[in-house]
Amino acid sequence: MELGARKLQILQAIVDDYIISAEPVGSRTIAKKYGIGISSATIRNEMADLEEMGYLEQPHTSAGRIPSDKGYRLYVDRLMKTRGLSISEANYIKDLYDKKTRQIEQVIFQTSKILSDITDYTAVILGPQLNQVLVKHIQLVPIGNHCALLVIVTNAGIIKDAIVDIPEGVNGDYLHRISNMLNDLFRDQNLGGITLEPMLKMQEGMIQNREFFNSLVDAFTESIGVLDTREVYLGGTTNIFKFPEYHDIIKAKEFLDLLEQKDLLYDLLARNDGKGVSVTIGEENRHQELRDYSVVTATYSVGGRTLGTLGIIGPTRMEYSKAISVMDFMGKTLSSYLTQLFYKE
Amino acid sequence: MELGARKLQILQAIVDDYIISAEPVGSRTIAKKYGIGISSATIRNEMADLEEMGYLEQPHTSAGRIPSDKGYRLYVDRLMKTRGLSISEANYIKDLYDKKTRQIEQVIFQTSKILSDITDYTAVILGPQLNQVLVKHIQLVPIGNHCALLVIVTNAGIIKDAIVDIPEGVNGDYLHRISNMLNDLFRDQNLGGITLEPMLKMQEGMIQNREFFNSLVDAFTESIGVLDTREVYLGGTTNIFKFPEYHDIIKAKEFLDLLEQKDLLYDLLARNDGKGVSVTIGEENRHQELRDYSVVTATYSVGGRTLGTLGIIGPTRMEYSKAISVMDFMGKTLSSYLTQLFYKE
DNA sequence: ATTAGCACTCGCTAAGGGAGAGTGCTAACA
DNA sequence: TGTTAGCACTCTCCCTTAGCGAGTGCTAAT
Repeated sequence: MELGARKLQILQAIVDDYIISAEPVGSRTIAKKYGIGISSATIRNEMADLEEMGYLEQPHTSAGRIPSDKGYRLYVDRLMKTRGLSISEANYIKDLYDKKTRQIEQVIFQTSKILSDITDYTAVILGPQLNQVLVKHIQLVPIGNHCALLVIVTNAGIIKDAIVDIPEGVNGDYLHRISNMLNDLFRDQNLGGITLEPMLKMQEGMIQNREFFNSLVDAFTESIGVLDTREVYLGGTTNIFKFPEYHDIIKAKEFLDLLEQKDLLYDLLARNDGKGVSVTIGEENRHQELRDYSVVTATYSVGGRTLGTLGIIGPTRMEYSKAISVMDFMGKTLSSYLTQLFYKE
Repeated sequence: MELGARKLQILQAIVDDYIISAEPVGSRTIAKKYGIGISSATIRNEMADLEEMGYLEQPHTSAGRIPSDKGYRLYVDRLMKTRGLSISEANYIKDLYDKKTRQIEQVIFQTSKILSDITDYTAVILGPQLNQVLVKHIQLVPIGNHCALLVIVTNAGIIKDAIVDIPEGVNGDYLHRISNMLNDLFRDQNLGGITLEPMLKMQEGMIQNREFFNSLVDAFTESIGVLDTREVYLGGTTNIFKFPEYHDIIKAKEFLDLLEQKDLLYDLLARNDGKGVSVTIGEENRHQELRDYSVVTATYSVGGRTLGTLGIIGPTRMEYSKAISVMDFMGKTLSSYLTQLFYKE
């Protein structure tokens, strides 16, 4: 069957209407509100065709139609009117970034808040990709009678720390020397490529303070491990309550449980290839748990290198046009903010 | 009116039953299940008395009774059978702590998970009290062409970092010198007592690199500010769905929104005076928003000094006995774990 | 003082019965 | 041949009604 211009027009009207109303759309509504100059009977015929072709669905016999995932896909790819951000929206975002936070974590956290505020969906952000990150400094800082903090600083502005036990007879100078050795071993190394071997070799050479070294190796391993785990930041987790289709307690709980599965979210976000905004609709999602939601992602980068991913999750009945504009804008804004932070001109 | 032994016995039975069933308790139920050897008619009379005295409430004329907040209070103070933790529960907790995490943040986060898992309520933990915390080390670590990371390490094992812009012509040696000056100024100072003054004085002395100093002062202020804000950790936020009285979407959303108000939670937790487990029931809460919930808190400490607070929030129909036992045990376990971490014997 | 008996209240649930929205089909029309 | 008006039909939603069950409070007997 042909997918003529009129059919497209009708599909567009249905999706537009359903996105706003969350109610099945009937032929009369289309005829009245979106006057295309044809009668509701004709529209009914076209709608039956569109359903047969898989673009529409009918919740029950005597209800209007709702778009199928395939319908949304067509809408996103060909029908949707792309709208840029309004000036006020763009200004709202820029104003918030003007607070000049200097802590990466804060910046990302704040971004998730902005995203969820503007879109009304739930924001999910994947923190900086750490296996492309270099160790810049390692130091043991004594903080109490018998313990020190192992501090590892990377060029992504991420720090991790762990507590190291210090036995009797180890003084500050000694810690300083060890710190220097660690620096010599690991500075400017890629985090992903770091192995424990040089450290174990160093440990062998040390006959005294074996206990201390064990503790140090543990702390080091743990820190590197944690650095390798990318953080997932969430914003607007309760936004889902704004949509009538999730007023059902079971569905709401399902969604909130979904957000607790960090590895799933990670997987979801890590899939963006860094080439612009990506939209995944309902069944298109790999994960069964996500088959009722749509996801829009974009990436952010520093100095041209992709570092992480922004995403929003909402019902398949999503305001794709707005979502895509916002994601595009936010990805670019965050990138330029971070770039500026790191390479101040 | 007298509050005789039999009335107490009946009140106890009602609270016990209601905590489990979440259904108003009738006189027949008491007579049957909690055979006290008196008839339901007598129990009805006693129940009417208890209601008049304010210990019970009746949702509607022909329903059973439910405990009032005053009733719960009496139950907690005088009636409840205190039960210690079961061996398996205690072992479960100990096993999890045996993983020996060396990162304070991780330890606290994990504690919140354990608390919410065991109790089925929502766990809220207030991070270490930082204004009693000393600065142990400050350093500027260069991490890129034109930026460095300002790293502040404290004896509580907390680190904060912020990015500092570096203008042309400032080299590593210079940063090193500045780091040393900062250390001389602030090392071993109490975080709460730190002012910017010495730093501004230092800034005055510097004629060159004014821009760099502005950036540094900003970063410093921001870091100290963030360090002063105590983190609130949450665990089991969706546990509330387990209780039938919160199957109502409005109430569920109300609760989840409550958890987003960090300052309220902070206030709630900061109120524990450090002398054991504290129970606040419904209306007893200062905050209007909390009047439908009960809160049980305990503190944790390192080397005898109280550092922070653990809490759980749940319906007033809470398993107080279990909750109190668990909180008591967790407070002590966390304290001893942290103490051991800091002062390894 | 306690208890059996009983009338009464109230919430819950299921059943019935429009009202309304929307469809699909048929027949007339341009 | 494509379009449209008309109409019977379907299905959901909501309101009302009725009956059931749990539980109470009162009264009178023990």
